[in-house]
Amino acid sequence: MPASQPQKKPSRIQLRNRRLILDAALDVFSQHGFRGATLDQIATAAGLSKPNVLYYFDGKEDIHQTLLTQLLATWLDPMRAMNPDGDAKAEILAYMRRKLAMSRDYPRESRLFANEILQGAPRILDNLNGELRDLVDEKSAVIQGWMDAGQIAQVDPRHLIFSIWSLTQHYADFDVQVRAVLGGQDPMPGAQKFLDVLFERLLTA
Amino acid sequence: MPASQPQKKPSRIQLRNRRLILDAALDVFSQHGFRGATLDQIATAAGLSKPNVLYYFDGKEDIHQTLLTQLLATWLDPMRAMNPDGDAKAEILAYMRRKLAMSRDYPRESRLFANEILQGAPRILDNLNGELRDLVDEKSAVIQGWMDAGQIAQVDPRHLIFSIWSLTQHYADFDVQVRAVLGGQDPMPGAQKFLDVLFERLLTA
DNA sequence: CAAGTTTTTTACCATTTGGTAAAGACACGA
DNA sequence: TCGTGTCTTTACCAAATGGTAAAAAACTTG
Repeated sequence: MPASQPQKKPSRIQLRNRRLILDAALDVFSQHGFRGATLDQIATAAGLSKPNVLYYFDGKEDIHQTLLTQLLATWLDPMRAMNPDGDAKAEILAYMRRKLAMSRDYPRESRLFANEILQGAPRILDNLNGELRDLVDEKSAVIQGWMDAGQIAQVDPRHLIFSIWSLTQHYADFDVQVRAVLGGQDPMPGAQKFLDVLFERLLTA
Repeated sequence: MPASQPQKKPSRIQLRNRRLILDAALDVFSQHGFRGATLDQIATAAGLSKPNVLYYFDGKEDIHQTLLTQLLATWLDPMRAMNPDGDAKAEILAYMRRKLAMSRDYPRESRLFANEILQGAPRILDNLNGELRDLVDEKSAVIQGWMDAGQIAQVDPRHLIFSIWSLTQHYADFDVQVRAVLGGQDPMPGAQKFLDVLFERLLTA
């Protein structure tokens, strides 16, 4: 009996169906939020029956938690990858580009996260107050060091980080609006160029 | 029989209760999205019984639509207020400041809007493709004019507008996260200063 | 204050939703 | 091929949810 019980070796079927379910759930949760999503929607999207979905997960909450945990495991990687010993401007620009690439390649994950935050982050508040805050503190110190060394212009490091988050995630979270304004054309090339210029100018002392 | 039927004069009670309901609904919808919100929640938050709420509105959809319509009526005002004959940098900075003030003073409205967009904007797509796009087109032309006249540095006007939206709304929509990172202190003073610097540098030729 | 109107409550109802029990179908190694 | 464990389906259920009908209460106005 699976359903998230730790087992020796997940079978091929288990692997496939758990992946199908999580993929379908990512669609549904990222579009409707936790409370707006239904198990029936997820099951249908996964091509399985509802009881069959519940054979693989302990419930709606379990599916959502699994997605969120998976996401949090990698969500901060682009920030962690900033190298304190690297060139300040290059490091920050590279971080921004990685975040923008994530918005392009994983928009559903971005929206899942956005939904969770919008709803007050009930399931990841500890994470925000712990891991996230610590990491931002650490990287803010690094950035402040770069500024004090005169490598880049002075700005509040934390708000600088907020600006990277908001500017890049906007292209995933507000995709419909962006495309409406641009008349359906691909926003990414323009976004890439614009954000390069923006941070270049912002950070040039 | 009220319930959104056009009438001569809404009574004092009607005025009060419709306002109570809309205020409560704004709380609930902005936190849970349309599908995640329940009439019971709204009724309880408004201090009324569920049937009583349905005496004043034709249903959940009606309440939501009313809120959205009210919001859209003023949402774009800060952008409309940009004066083509004014000083370019001052006009854009003022627009940004008005948007930031809206995030500070009306965070629930911002989140209601964010929820709607995140969910694919099912109820306001026409508005995005019509009114919004037209207005952005118009203002983009104005901004492009300013750039061509050498008043401000060259950037893509539409992405410039996106950047104003994302940077300011972030402080409303991602408030929990921002406060977690800042350790609970008020984000707005720092945000104000940071965004002033950012757009100053971005627009300086 | 009485008649008529507006507002609120009580008592429902049908549908949806998250979830369960148990029987069947299936896969696979001995 | 048989049996054992894995997977899927069928048939449910209780609670929640959006909504209604109609009576009761409250308010307004002549």
